[in-house]
Amino acid sequence: MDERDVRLLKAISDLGTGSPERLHEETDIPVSTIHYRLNNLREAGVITNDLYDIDLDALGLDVTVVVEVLADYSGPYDEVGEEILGIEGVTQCFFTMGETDFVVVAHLPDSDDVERLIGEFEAIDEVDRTNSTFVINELRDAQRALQSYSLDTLLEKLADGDD
Amino acid sequence: MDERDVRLLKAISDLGTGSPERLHEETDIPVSTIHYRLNNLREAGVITNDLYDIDLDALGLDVTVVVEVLADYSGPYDEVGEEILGIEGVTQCFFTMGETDFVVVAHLPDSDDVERLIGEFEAIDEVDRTNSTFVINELRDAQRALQSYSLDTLLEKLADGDD
DNA sequence: GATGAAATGGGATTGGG
DNA sequence: CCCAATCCCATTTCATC
Repeated sequence: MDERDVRLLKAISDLGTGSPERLHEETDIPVSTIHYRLNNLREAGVITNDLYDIDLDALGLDVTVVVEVLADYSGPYDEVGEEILGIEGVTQCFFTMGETDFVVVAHLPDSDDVERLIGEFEAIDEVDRTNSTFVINELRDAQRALQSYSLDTLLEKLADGDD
Repeated sequence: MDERDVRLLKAISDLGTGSPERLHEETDIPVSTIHYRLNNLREAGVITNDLYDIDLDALGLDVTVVVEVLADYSGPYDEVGEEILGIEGVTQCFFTMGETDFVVVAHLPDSDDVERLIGEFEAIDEVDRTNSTFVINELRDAQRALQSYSLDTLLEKLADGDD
């Protein structure tokens, strides 16, 4: 895992494409080298399929934290939401009902980084309190959510015989 | 959104590929029809990019719930974990430290379905209690987590100048 | 190991029925 | 909606650095 690998994976995430040509445009890495690198990343288990799902564990973002955020906002919630989304490592953010205002999932490079994360949360004016939970094991990640449903259920719930 | 659309999206999720040919093998839908359908789904905003990220909201799985699960397990936690993963709609499952044992994120077709979900949780022997939170708005979903990081941070944290 | 050039073949894409 | 023709681009190979 060197600089070029990281650039490549970041470009895939940013562009939302796996096209070697487009990745070349973005990264200036020669097309044949992109092939070469991608093959290695596949063998290393970092990239898992045609859709370039990235295994964050294998990548090195192997610390996962769930953070409940309690905020006191006078304006619209999106403003606080925007600030939260600006924090590095925040991979998901839910605005929720009930006592907690936001539930956040973050993927971090190491446990030391949790400190930085929480610090950034608390630095937001509207944030009153946070409540962090370490994840011991991510039994299922969010990739391709439809897998959790049987075809029958999906058909029953989503198909309406018309487009 | 009819049966074929659903089959197609399910096949994409299951196979982890967007290749029209492989999707044809799986679904028996003619290759050119797959194109036709995929284009429509793109225009409808259900499919968003080359990597076939699916917008669950646009699809109709527009109810999101975060469930904390407290369990009392004598055996290994994976056994309870497996049972949880078997429940339809569970898109993420974290085994966590602290009071709560599992944090689950589920995407459901409607709010009525929450009842079914919670019921299935409580039907698991080892599950003592659940604590559900409705999501009002999913400010960021989990797709392509690297986007949340700047290139600089990723390079600093993950690149080690060597493969 | 990385990269450029060059060839190929497979499959994505499109237009017409 | 789908067949069949088209064409593009991903992929591979090989030589060179």
